[in-house]
Amino acid sequence: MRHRHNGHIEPTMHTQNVLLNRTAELSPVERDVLERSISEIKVIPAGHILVRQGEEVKVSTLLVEGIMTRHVDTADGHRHLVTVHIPGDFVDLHGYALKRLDHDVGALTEVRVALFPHAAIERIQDSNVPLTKRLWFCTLLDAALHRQWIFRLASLTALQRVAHFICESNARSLAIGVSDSRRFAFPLTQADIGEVCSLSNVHVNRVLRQLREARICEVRSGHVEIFDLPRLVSTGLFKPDYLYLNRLTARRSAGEDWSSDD
Amino acid sequence: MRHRHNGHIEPTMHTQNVLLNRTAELSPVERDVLERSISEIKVIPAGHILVRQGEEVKVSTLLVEGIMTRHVDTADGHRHLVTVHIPGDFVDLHGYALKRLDHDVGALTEVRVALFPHAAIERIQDSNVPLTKRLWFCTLLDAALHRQWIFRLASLTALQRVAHFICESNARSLAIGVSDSRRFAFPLTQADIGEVCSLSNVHVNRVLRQLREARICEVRSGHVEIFDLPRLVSTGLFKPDYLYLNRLTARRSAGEDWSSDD
DNA sequence: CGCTAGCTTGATCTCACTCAATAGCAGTGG
DNA sequence: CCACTGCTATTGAGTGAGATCAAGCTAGCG
Repeated sequence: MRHRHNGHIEPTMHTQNVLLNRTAELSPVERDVLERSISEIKVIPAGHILVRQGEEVKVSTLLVEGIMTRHVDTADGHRHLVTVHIPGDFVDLHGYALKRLDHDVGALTEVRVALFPHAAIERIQDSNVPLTKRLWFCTLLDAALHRQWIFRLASLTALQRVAHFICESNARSLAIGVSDSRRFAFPLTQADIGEVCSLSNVHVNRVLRQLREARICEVRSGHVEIFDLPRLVSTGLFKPDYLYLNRLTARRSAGEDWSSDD
Repeated sequence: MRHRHNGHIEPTMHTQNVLLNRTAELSPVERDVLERSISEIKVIPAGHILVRQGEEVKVSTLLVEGIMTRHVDTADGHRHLVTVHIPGDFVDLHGYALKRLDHDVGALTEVRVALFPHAAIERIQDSNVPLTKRLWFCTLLDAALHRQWIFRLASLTALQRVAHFICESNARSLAIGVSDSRRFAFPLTQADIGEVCSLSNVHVNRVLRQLREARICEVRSGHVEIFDLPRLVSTGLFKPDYLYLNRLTARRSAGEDWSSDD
């Protein structure tokens, strides 16, 4: 299907440092409880759809390596992404309470995932209130992301949308230590970006050229190169607050120009 | 500010039949636990902003009567709605785990709300797993709504968006028994609809005219009149699945043309 | 070495926006 | 009672951001 530039992933047990993104906030005990709830580690090829809209789900998926997406299909065969997931994200934890999903879940690149049977999550909920609240929080982050995507589609121009999305991707990559705000992996095609920002691939191309020619950033062959973060942030009207990142870690370097009002 | 056509609301204790929308699914005991978690019932005038973006919140708000909205403010003074809430919605339950909100919460009409201190919700979480799961579910519904709003903005034309939004409003009103799929209260101005569907008020006007002239539906003076639900549903490409409504109650009449694949 | 997926650029078109003007209606005050 | 104000709805004319259509280019891969 898509041929991405990544070597083959081995299904090793090596999830410690990506559990729930903000590992620092988990106690060793909690991390252990989570680890023991994993029923299986799996490698899934790029392009594969893990869950179809409407299907009943009995396990939830933690993304360990690679990029996954969630998207809705339209009548005319088009689709639109509603989220892009990076390692550490609990991709479909909401399936635990919802039972069936209102969208598809797919692997954009080859991915490694850890599966959590809902029975195991149920056990956590029965026995561990703080960890449950932590999981709840994760699903709420998701909703916060969604809201910002609504804002992006509703209120920004094509250029702003793309800049905003790149800022978001950078900030999240930064939070899990795979960006330094100068360069990070970004294995999305221009068509993929179009499906995020609701733009034609042609127009995405033009916008990326604009960003490149303005020496703001460059998106090419699977990664983003940021030349001028402050201008990228201001172009995208990006305020990282909605990511609820730990202020001590990622916030400053993600959107440092935001002298917010608190 | 806005002058809406509604009599004055009295702050009486009368929340039983709107608790969490799907009262039928709550046991009497659960309903009682919830009732006892309410610290205060308040009436709030139309146009009032209850919570500002970034503010720390210590109570969550259940909407008992009226319409509330959640919206993000843009740099240039515009705003965009991310949700419209009807009675029975737990407007900012997510504030319990998030602590601060990434958006404003406001009263569109005069509203009556029941306030739940987070300490009380904490107590529920400590002691009542099924009810906690139920609350969790409510916040996930929210995210499902958001996803559909993303889809609407990304993939539908102006006419389709408005039709879709009207279908959604009808389906949700139906679920709480305030619509019969022919007529329901809808106290949004054309500008408000524009802030939901990301359209100018002028264009909303034209679209509503189209719907009226096609004898599909009429939106006027605070209510919607539906002439032809099947065509409204097909015009808006509306599939009610994402609302996770009880199939026995509201689904059939909300979007009856959907012979879904299960 | 040809195939296919992805990227690039130009030309044209269109949906929805902006600007502008008018009308209706509720409440307010002289 | 009517004039006045402010908000909402309506309709027309001109404009523009981004879509679509079309063609050519590049590079990895079998």
